[in-house]
Amino acid sequence: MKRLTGKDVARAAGVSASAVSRAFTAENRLNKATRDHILKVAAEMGYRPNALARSLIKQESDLVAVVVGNTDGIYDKDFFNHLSTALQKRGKWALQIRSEDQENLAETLGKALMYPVAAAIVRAGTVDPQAIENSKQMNVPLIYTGLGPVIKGADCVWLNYKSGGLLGTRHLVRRGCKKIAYIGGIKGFTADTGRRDGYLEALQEAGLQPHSISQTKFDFESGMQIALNLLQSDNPPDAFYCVSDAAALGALNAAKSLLNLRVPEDVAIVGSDNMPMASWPCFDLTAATNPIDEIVQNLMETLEARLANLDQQEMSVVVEPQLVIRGSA
Amino acid sequence: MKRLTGKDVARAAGVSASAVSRAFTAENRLNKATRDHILKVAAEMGYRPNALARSLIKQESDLVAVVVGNTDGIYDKDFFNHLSTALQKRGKWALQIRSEDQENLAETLGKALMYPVAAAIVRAGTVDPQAIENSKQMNVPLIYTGLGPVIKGADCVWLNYKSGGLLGTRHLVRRGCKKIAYIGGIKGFTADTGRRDGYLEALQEAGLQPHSISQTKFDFESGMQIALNLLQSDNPPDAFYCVSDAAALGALNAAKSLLNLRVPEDVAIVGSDNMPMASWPCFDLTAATNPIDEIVQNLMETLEARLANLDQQEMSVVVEPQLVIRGSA
DNA sequence: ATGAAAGCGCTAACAG
DNA sequence: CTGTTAGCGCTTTCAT
Repeated sequence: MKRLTGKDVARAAGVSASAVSRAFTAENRLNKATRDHILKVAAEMGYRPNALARSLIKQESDLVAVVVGNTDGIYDKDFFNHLSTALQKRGKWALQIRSEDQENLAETLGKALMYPVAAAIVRAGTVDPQAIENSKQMNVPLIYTGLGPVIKGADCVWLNYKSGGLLGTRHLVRRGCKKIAYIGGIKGFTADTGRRDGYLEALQEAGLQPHSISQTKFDFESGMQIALNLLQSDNPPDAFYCVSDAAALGALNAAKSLLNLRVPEDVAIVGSDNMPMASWPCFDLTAATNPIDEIVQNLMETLEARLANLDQQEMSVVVEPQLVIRGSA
Repeated sequence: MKRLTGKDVARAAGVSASAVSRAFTAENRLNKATRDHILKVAAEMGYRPNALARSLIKQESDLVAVVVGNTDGIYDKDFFNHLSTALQKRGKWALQIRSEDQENLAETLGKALMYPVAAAIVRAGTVDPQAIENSKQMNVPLIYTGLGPVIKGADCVWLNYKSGGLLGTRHLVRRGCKKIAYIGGIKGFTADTGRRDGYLEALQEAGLQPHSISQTKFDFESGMQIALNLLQSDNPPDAFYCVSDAAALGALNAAKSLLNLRVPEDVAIVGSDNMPMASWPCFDLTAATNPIDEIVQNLMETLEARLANLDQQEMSVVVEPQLVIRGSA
């Protein structure tokens, strides 16, 4: 991995190494003529300062760890793409760190923290105190987002899940649904508990009993399977409120494609997330939003505020979902 | 960004800095007792060697640049997730680099190459010679994949696009379709030209004329719009061969949901990619595969071969698509 | 305005 | 087996 160094350029340009360095850093002034000359020579040689060495001496880094936890749905992929793009627009580079299962998350994050990242943005269903401890020790600010709860010791940007559950379920109640089933997510994930709380509260407001509460991995397949079972049971629901769009689309497929039911007449369906796909004509899904742009925007603001002042108090931003009403409910 | 150093640990453990270093590198032997002691102290303090400093001296890096070009469809998101995971399993870290438009790709890659990455994996529709030149200068091996053509000066892992076009179109011909339209991608992308070539050749074999050739951004919306226009025209096609699953699902929506046509009776539809979504009951899409696992596997093998021997000849792997027949054609 | 020299955190060669 | 020393590529005083 032989790589051109500043020294090589210095030699070629007939200047000192420090001159080359100064040519590449705005702060230190340099005679315009020499700077231009150095930059020209450097460009010809294809030289670029080594970000690692620079980082080492400046004690700062443009790297941001983006930690993908135990959540890998369609929504999440979209989310991380937006996040990477937003980081890059702000001069940061996203170092992707993935952990299949929750147990490994702290360990994986630990390994990744060998790189001197400016911060770590973590999206995971539950939060490992060890991970927080690790990054504390490394002085890496941690920002949690997405499925997790509000954390002591880390900044958070999260969705008001309960509000989504309330909005979605109240809408089904208003439609006149009486037997509303909850298709939930992974146990312990705030995205699940929050939305379920909203669901339960909305039912209570209306004096209704929950029809049933089930669990998925937030995904299409399990959403479809559960809906199929429930709809074929002795006491089928007349509506589903679903913890994710993916699960809702699964339920929609079970109802329309597999059982030839009419949606929303026979069974009404509300999802959560409002992914672009929700608006496709074949789905036309009513859903509570989980607005990626807004969340990413808040993450960027939180990140910048945190980097500007490492010692300030923990920040917590809550994004409010909205209900987008379409044909499915 | 004050961070614990090996020196701090050395002081605390009453040993030298090199002892600490040796404790963290398997190669250099160390008395088991001292090693254990050092590791214990380090763990208590939460110390981790700085990967940047290590990289600087070892002249090698665990970073791999993953360059996301002007392609951001559902398939691509999936692809990059698999790629990051595969890299991490092999002890590499994916540094995400995104470029909205093709023009910026070389420039963005250039900036990212300030980080001493072991290699760069690029997935883009077209290839900028400047990007190749840049990475050559930085001695960073470049591996192209996906939409691009086979490149001089870089390793490639790509799909046999033409074969996909042949398989898909021949299948429509066998079904008895006579007016087969091609819904294509972005002009100049090999994913488009290759599949179109296959489409044209299959038609020629059958003595048929192309019904029409149109362009999308490989996406759902433009696929839907184009299909809608064609199906409402004076001379509607009886089949679509589509450059991507996303475009095919758009066409499917236009036919079934918007125009109430029967698929495949009124119009048959074949996609390309075979994303998981293609098998959803509401779609049941016949598609030529673009097998992520196989491509990523080949990328990993190419990467490892390249890193093992930087000077060996360019490698090129071609993955063959298969036709998965479902209900849509 | 520019060069020389020190040092960021680490590892590898060299002593002992 | 372990400590001392040098140096990776860069930026930043401190001189000039």
